[in-house]
Amino acid sequence: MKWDEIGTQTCSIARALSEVGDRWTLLVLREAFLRTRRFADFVERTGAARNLVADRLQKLVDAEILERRLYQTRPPREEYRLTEKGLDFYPVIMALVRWGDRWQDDGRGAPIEHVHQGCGRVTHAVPHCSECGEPLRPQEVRVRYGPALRGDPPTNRGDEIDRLP
Amino acid sequence: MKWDEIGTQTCSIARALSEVGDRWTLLVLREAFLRTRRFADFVERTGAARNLVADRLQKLVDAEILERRLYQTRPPREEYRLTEKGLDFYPVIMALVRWGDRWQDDGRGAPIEHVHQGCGRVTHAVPHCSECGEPLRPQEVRVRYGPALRGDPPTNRGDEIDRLP
DNA sequence: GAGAGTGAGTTGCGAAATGAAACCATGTCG
DNA sequence: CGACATGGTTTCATTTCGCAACTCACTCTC
Repeated sequence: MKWDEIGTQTCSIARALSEVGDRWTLLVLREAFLRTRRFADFVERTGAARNLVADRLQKLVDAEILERRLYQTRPPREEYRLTEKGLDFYPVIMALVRWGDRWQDDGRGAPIEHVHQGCGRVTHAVPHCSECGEPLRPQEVRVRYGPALRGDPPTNRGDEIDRLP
Repeated sequence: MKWDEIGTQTCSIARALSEVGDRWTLLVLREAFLRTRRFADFVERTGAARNLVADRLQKLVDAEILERRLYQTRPPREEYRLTEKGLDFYPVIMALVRWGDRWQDDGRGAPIEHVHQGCGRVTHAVPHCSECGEPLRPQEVRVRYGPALRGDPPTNRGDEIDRLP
């Protein structure tokens, strides 16, 4: 299967990845959340080649994750800003940061700290249940095939289907 | 910059992506969380080519995100299971699922539903502040350079540094 | 014990994507 | 006018992908 057919899988992750699942795309999005907005800054701070940055920015604009906005008229200059859809990607970024901080720490501590304005402390994101508000642990979540998949639930070989390690 | 130098960036996301930032790697991880454990199932359900699945599984094992475990001796068969590090990637997966469900819905509803055993309801993950427990909104989080970056904080061109759209 | 079957990969090769550097277009400033 | 600055394209050698075919170890059936 080619990558551009991935979005046709009946899977939320596959469809999400078809828009943002590219290596450089995710780095570009990281920068967007760090308030980077201009082409040259994206190039410099992601470390990607100019043509790739141009391509990825365009794709993100097409996907309505970023929007190009004029911020001065003389000379005309545009910047890339997160749309609502883009802003809503925040949980993924925060989750990645948290995982990187925990498991790829080089001993010097976190490169970036997030300060929650609400309580004033250095924070990281913890996933909570949208319904009861309790923290979500993978072992406490069971998977069920939803409306879009009823009828052809894929099955695994082997028997121990529904238990994580 | 080539992709395999990305992990040297002083950035949690870059380092995280150097291990899991590949398109297929993320789909393989999705399957791991859906309790897929065997080579043939990974191939079938991700839709990736066999050699790529073999390569990505090996890299995930090297990164100690999955481990290969013997589950029967005659014939010798091994399965891939999430390690603690792998399990800790759960928030990223849940965040991706949530984003995909919200923004790439094709009108048929979510392909997969997650049922929280704690409260019995269909849930999705909401990021909360690790310190005060309140939901985290990107606009309420300020970024600060941490221990590993003090001294050379990168700056953006333009002035409006610390505000999201 | 010959032959088929199964699971888990490896190999080979044409097509596509990437990385680096050079080039271009537009507009401002002195 | 010519020098900068910004924001890209173009070109082209190098990598990586995607697919099919092949291998290898083992078991099961006849």
